[in-house]
Parts: sequence; C-alpha cells; structure tokens
Amino acid sequence: HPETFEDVGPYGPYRQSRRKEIYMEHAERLVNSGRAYYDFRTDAELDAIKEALIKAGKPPQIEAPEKIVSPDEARARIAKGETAAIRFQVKEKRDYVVNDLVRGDVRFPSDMVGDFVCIRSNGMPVYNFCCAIDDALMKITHVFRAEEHLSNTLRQLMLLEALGYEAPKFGHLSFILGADKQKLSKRHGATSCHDFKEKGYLPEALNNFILLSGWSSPDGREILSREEQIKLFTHERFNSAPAVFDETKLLWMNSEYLRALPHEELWERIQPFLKGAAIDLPEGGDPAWRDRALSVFKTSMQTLADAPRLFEPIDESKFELKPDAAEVKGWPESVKVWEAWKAELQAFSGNHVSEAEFTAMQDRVKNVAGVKGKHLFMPIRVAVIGQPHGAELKILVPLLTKESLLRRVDKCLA
RNA sequence: GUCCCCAUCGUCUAGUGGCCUAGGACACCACCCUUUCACGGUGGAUACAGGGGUUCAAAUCCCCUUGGGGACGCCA
Repeated sequence: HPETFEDVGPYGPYRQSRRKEIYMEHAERLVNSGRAYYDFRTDAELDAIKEALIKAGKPPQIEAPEKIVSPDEARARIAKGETAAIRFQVKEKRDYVVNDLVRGDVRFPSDMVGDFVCIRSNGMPVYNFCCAIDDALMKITHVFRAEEHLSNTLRQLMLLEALGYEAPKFGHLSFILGADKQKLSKRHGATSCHDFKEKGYLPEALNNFILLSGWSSPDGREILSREEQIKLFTHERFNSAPAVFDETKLLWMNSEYLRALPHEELWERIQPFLKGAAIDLPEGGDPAWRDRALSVFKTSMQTLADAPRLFEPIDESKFELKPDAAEVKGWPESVKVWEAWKAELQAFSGNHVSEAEFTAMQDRVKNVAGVKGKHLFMPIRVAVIGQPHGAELKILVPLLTKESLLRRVDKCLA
C-alpha cells in the first residue's frame, strides 16, 4: 500500500497536516464574511464564563464577547505575537434538519451549541471543521458514521451553509454494545480484529457476523458470500436500534465457515495454532491423512483455536490418560480388552490399520475378551486417545501407526 | 441539567395499517440418527416496555410515561 495517502484520490492532499492552509483559508473566509471571529480570550476567562453560566442555570455555551475584535485589528495583534482562536458565530436561532439516511428527518435547534472553535489558538483546526471542509472539497456524497456523531452534524451543517457548500447525505448507524448494553470496550474482552484472529475466528466469519448486526438481508439469509454481501448491502436495511454483540452466535457462524472450508485451506489455517501449542503430528505431509483427520475433528471445531485440544491426543508425546478415563480403567473388563487389543496389534503386519481392518480387529477383541457395548469400545478408545469420549475409532485408529498404538495400550496396562 | 437518538423472543432480527392467534437465526429443551462425543434431522418453549389516542382495523401512525444510549471540549 502507499507510503502516504497523497495519491489515493483526485482531491488531495489527503493528509490533514498538509491541508492546514486550506482550513485556514476557509476560516479566514468565515471571518471576512462575519460568520466567525478571532477570540483572544484565555482559557481562564472562558472557564469563568462557563462557570457563571452554570451557576445561573444556563447551558455553558460560549458566545461572542460584547466587542468582537475586527479582522484587521486581530491580524495586527497576531502579527505582534498574540494568539487567538477562530470561533464560528452561531448568531440567529433556527432549526437545522438532517435528512438522515438511517433515522429520517432529525431536527436540531441552532442554540443547541454555542459559538464553537474552528481553528485553535495554536493554528490547528478542529475535527468538526476539517470534516465539513474535507467532505465538501473531496466531493463526498455519503457520510456513514456512528450514532455518536449525530449531534456533530449540526455544526457541520452550519459550517457548510456559511461556506456555501452543499452538504453530503448523512447516515448515522447505531452502536454495537456489550452484553451489559454498554458501549463495547476492553472489559468486554476481544475488541479488535487482531484479538478475534488470535481467538481462532476466521476473518470472513467475523465480517459476516458484523454485517448482520444492524443490517439484515432481504430474504433473511444470514450466511452470505462476499459477492452477495456487496450486492445486497443497502442503507435502506439498516436498523436504527443498537445491537448487542453476541459471541455465542459468532461462534456458531465461525463453525459454519470453518466446516465449509476446503481441507487444504483449513489445514493451513490451523497451523499457527498447532505450532503455538507445539503439537507434533504423525501426518508426514500426507494429504489423505490430513483429509481424514480434518473430517473427523472439524465437526467439533468452533474456532481454529480448538485445533490443538482436538489434535493433542494424536501427538504421541502428549498422550496421557485423561481424568475422565479413570472410571474406564477401573472396570474389570478393561484389562481383558486391552490385552486382546494389544495381541491384535502385535499380530498385525502393516504399519497403518485401515478402517476395515480395524472393524475386524475390534470384532475379534469382542470375542476374545467376551465383552461388548461400551465396555468394549470405551477401553479401546482410552487405549487410543486417552479418554472415553471423542471421534469415531475407525477413523481415529488409521491416523496412528501400529507402533504408536502399541505404546499407548502399554501405558494403559502399566 | 439541556438537546438528540432508540425500544419486537435471553441475543441478532423480519415486519413500513389488514397477509401477524408476530416469521427466521443463535442459544435452550425434547426426540431421532449414533455401541461414546460431536455433526446432522425433526419438534418445542419464549417477544411487540407501559398508558392514552387516531382508525372499521395498529407491532406498524400520534402523544405521554418509563427504560437505555449519545452529544453538549481550543478531543477525534
């Protein structure tokens, strides 16, 4: 991407610091036309005025001093080293109406604000002033921004009108709130895209989810491709009420996207998480192995960050009997099953047990040990992944080598 | 305090005066599938904040109340 933003569009410069002269010119124009004035009052003086207003039960809005310093005199004083801010003068009292694209007509009384600063006494322009001028000069047609800016619109409208510029169309979108209905902030947990990425969310899922807070598709479908999103997205379907961020639903949406991913892609995306947890897999770069492993694990994967937990039992160095295997270990049948399973493995000549081979082996274990039902397969599962619950054995077993399976069953028998 | 915005299931929402005994999605519950877990399938419970109007008819329009949020900076 470009080093600077000087060239991103035809109405540059786009960097605020390079537009200082433009802002100053416009402020001067307002001063010359009597819509703004140089204000030499100090912070202390201004504070005293506000305090007095509050005491009198009035809103603390700054108004022009009794005697406005004339532009010529002001410039002369500034040339001698004095400093002054340039303030917009609100003057007449009337209503301004924004035809908000999300909320409809919103009416603001002009006395809602006092005379506001355009250029600080240090020469720097303020946000609302820059906004209005940039929108006009850069030929912005639509301004969509958060609801918190709705009342700022009044100032921008006043400025635009005084400068003789046409106002862009405005649309103020509602907030996304935390579960406590307060503005989303750090204490609500993840707040940046980076945070969500680290938690294992897919960018496309997060994007789709955010799209749906404050907007809905015409036919009510929720999972939309990038192309559909672009095609369908219109301001007419914005919701003016604020939305609560529901991570549970995000989780669901993420699992949907996750499961729809081609396996090669999914494999790539879980690598950082597997590496982070130092999971070492006996996959040997075999696409078929990855394919089988993914097809069995992705059904219980909601985020990429679930991968380490799911793949861990496959990593032999991490193999251990989990706490919930204790009950199975205590069953009298378990040892018989493990011994029969071990014998089957020892008699097996290949390196990897296939699905069909495993089914046959399990059958023979059933007969030899004289055990069936959960007393048969739960001990076998414990001897494979160290816990009695998990993915299907006939898929799990072929993921491991015969040697690894033997070492595992030995740990159970130890 | 003043001004502004907002108000449908727990949550995201559909709904722009009759199609609404309010539809979908997540979550929840039950059942089915399954020799476990998950996936999947079927079904269920749950909402128009309250009060007044307008109208033959109101979730939908108007007013008030209540509740939530925002803005009132020489911050952005």
